[in-house]
Amino acid sequence: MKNIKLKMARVEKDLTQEELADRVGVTRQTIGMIEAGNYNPTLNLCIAICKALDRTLDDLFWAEDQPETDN
Amino acid sequence: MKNIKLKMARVEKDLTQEELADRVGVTRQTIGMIEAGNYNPTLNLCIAICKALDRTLDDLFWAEDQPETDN
DNA sequence: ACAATATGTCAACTATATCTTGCAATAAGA
DNA sequence: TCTTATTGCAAGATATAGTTGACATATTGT
Repeated sequence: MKNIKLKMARVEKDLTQEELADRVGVTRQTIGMIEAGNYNPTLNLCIAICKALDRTLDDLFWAEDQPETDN
Repeated sequence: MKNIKLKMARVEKDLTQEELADRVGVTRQTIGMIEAGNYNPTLNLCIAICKALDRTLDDLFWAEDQPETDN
């Protein structure tokens, strides 16, 4: 499940994946995979992304139709 | 920083750490460390915990005074 | 005092998030 | 066409999330 909300929040801030990655302290690949959806980031990284994009966890990482309850 | 909101949501549901851990698919140690605050869980685990406790990410894992922007 | 339940903690292990490097593909501009 | 910027993807390495098992410490009930 691609994280389209994250991508939209990023482009709305006019940031590239690499710029966001720099601000958040990870590599652009990590951001890319989170947006692509085949990834399970840590909470601290999610929070850092939210703060970089002026959003909250629910804004970017919460979906009403959550996929599975796997850890 | 201890996650007191998580602990309160759990006891409000009358669940022990072990019961919550079972429902979420992790060990009780993992739940314990998240509540103790010296841990950085994955997003999927946070979501599973939220669903088990009928809360959202912002409810349990978002704080206005976020500690550090480390990943 | 005793037993059972719930939690904290520690060490060693396994699984996986994240990094590093590199290459390919696409789109936009000169 | 050529270049540059942006993104996708993949293999191997490292850091850390999560497991397992065990023991200690409350706490509560009998």
